Amino acid sequence: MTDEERKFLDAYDASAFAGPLATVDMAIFCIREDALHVLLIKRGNHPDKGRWALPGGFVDTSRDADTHATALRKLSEKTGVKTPYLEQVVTVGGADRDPRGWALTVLYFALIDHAALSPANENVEEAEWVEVHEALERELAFDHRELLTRAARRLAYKARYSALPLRLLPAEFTLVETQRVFEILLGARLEKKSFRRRILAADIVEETGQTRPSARRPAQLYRLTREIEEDFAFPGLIHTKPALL
Amino acid sequence: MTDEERKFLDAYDASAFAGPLATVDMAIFCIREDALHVLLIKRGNHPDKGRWALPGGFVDTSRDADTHATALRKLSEKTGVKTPYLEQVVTVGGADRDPRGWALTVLYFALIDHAALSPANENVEEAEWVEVHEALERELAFDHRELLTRAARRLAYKARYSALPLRLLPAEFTLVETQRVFEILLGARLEKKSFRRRILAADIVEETGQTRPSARRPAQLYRLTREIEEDFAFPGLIHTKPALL
DNA sequence: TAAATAGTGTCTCTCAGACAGTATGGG
DNA sequence: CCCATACTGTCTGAGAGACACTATTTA
Repeated sequence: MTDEERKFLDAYDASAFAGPLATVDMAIFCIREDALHVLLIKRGNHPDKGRWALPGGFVDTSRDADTHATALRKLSEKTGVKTPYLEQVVTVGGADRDPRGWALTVLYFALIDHAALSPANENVEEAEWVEVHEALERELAFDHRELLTRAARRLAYKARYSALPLRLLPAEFTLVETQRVFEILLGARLEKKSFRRRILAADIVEETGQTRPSARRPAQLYRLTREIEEDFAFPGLIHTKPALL
Repeated sequence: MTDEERKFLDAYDASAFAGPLATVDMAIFCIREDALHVLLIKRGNHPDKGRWALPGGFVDTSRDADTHATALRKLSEKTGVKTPYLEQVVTVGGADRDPRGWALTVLYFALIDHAALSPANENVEEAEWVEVHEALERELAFDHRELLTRAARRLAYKARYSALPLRLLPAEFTLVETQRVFEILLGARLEKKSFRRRILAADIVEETGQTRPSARRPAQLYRLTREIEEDFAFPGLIHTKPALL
């Protein structure tokens, strides 16, 4: 760094500019009761006090190293889950979306295994797992209906060609359960043989050797053989347009 | 709005919070000289004065209705192009990416037809179209190398399953030219028959009836039959992993 | 008519969909 | 042994890759 540059930076006052409000919002998804659910929080403060909203909050420039850290912090506060799948969806910024001023929010979605929820789940705030279609019919705070739509659409879209939905399952799962998760996300029935061929050919799961006890024939349990990354795509598409949204 | 809420908003001072700096950066792509090029600007101010950078700037909360408007404004300033294809790539925010403070940038990429550039192209600032691989070898300002990588990767990825690269072509184009654009983005040769079958089956182009004059057999000109949207995907993938990045 | 590029016919191989069949448990 | 669910065998059709072939222009 040159002296000239140092002098410039010393004289620079970042707070002199009226920048936008910067927040992170999260669509935290899990599967319960054979349906996709999202976590909603009842707002305790103005504006939109009393409305249901996606969990989120201001970027704390003194605590958060980056926006990903903000999202992880929010998620941990609300659910106790530390290692979810976390993916940035979109950033929405504009003058009209928050009465406090020009507001910019970075939207993430998180996928968690419902069973992994810690007791910290039941917070001081009123929180509720809501089936996604029902959530979209509520009068959500700000533009959160649009945000939730974007997040759910992204997730549904990815179910067509990626292994992402596996992150909604517990560490050990059966292929029938896996198929059901994909069907929920896609809003369509899938053909069993094709589904199993595809997922086994993708070489991302392996048998544990254990079976899930059942009143009928017990199903083989599988586990992941590697982490599912954001860009992991299967060969082949499921030729179903997601019905969701 | 309730009286209570109005009172809350009147008392609210958005500038009381030290929020992050909010900027928009753009990777503006076009095809020239049989290669993908990106527009770089030489920074005239500190920090990183003199370094090449992606065009961008602060969100102006008094002028820009939303981030999309910021991006369009920047694009118009730099290239004179008003109706590009514009897509948000990612938002990167963190404490260490800008010496002025915690900085958050929304990254967009734009696709333009090189021929559509207005004379306003040659601005007061020093600007240059740089071949993408060469740009990635330069010492770019801030974390712009990472940003450019993200934008180029997104574009290359989409070339596998979407019609997006058509937005790099002029209003009338031949199928051979189209194929070449895909090949540049994918970094691989494509099989002519398969490519033509796919793009014709997608029902997004139609013959104009004109041909492109040539010293050899003239090629049929085509035009788009509809706008290419962000989520428009073909049936079938090109089973080539993009070599680019 | 040669050269060069535009564009086509057609075989093959892969893989998703369909669906009937087999396997394995509990009552 | 019956039922329900897990899982497999195998046919078929659609579509991508390969590549040789034809078409159309100028020099």
